[in-house]
Amino acid sequence: MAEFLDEDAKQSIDNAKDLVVDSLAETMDLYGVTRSAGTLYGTMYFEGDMTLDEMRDQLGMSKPSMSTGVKKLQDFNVVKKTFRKGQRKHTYVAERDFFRFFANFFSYKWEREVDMNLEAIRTAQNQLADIIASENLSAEVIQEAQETYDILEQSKPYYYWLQRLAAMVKSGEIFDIIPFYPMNEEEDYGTGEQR
Amino acid sequence: MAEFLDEDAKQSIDNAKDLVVDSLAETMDLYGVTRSAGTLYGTMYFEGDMTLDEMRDQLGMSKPSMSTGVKKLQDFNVVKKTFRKGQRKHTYVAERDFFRFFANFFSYKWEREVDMNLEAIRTAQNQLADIIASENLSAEVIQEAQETYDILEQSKPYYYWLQRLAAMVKSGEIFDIIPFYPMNEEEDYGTGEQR
DNA sequence: TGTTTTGTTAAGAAAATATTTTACGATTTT
DNA sequence: AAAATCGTAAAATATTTTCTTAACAAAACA
Repeated sequence: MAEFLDEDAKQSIDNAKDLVVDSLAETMDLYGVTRSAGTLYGTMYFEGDMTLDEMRDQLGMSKPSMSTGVKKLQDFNVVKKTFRKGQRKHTYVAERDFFRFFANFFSYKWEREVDMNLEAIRTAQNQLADIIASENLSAEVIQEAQETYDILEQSKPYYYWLQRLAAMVKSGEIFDIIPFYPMNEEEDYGTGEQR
Repeated sequence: MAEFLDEDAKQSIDNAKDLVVDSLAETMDLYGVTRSAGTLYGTMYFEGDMTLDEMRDQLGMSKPSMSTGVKKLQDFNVVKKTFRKGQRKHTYVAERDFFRFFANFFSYKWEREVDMNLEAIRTAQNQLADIIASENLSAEVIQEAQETYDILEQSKPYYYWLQRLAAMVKSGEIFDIIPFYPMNEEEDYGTGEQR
């Protein structure tokens, strides 16, 4: 009888975990990470180091899916390869500290945003500058080119700002400025180091 | 001949815009917004107020697509309905200030993340607490429940932190702390108000 | 070095998502 | 009040993405 209760309890624990795993997956879905990659992350979050085969068993999916899923998670630095003693299979571990998850994930995305858009703006502005400098064009057309050029120019401060934010988040400096716990006048949690 | 040059230039201007629109769309894709919604936003960014029909003409897509696209963008507060004098059709305008775009977009997402996950954690912890409190269960099972409970408990500070960050971003307070332009010792750009 | 095992690539199948067409209800104009 | 126009829902279609099966390449072991 006791074994039966134990089994029930184990199922209930798994159910509780699944609830959170699903929620984590939905969260990541919110940020453009596929649900299955999110589920994989959530599973690794609870299980700790895992091999691809263990993931496959746990999630009931194919091994290539696990491989690509892990790769995707590695791309934005929330999963890392680990070494398990005398283990032939590779093992992987998920970032368990959500502060670091946040820092890795968003600094990666924001850096990409900045690079991508500044590059597009640079190219577009060059094209527009040619038009603006050109003779033999109607004032109307030149004005439109100039207006477009200016709109792009005005957006630059945002990207420079985002660049600095990304750097502060990546380095952990943001956690000095906005500490883990609300600050009192008396106390000061900022330490300069990342958790 | 001059008209021909003008036409060329106009095309070149459109091409320059498209370059940036595509980049904006790719950026939004990065954050889980579909490419077509991103393209729609980018188009509105350059064009200003638009009706659904104007969007349809500009993008060569169906009207219902525009309708759902606009709705999606409204969901995270980067497009708003506007009123154009004596205009029967509804008009919509995209948020042109990227600082505000950032603030609206991420505060929305982060708030959702916090609410969703704290709710899941609450439910899961209740379930686990029942097991921990229960008699007639093996020490092993109770310990696993306790460990899971603790993992969840430890994640809470992150969500509280994210909640505060979201509030600071939403209110614009973040721009006092991390100003639009890098700060010198002499100068202080923080004003307490949102741009 | 040959054998086994592991991780990844490629191609095809399945599922999910986006898009359009059609139809309807609501609002505005005449 | 009737007619026209607009926005959105529902259903059907098309497209994209995801996932799996099967084959391959690389690494570890004997």
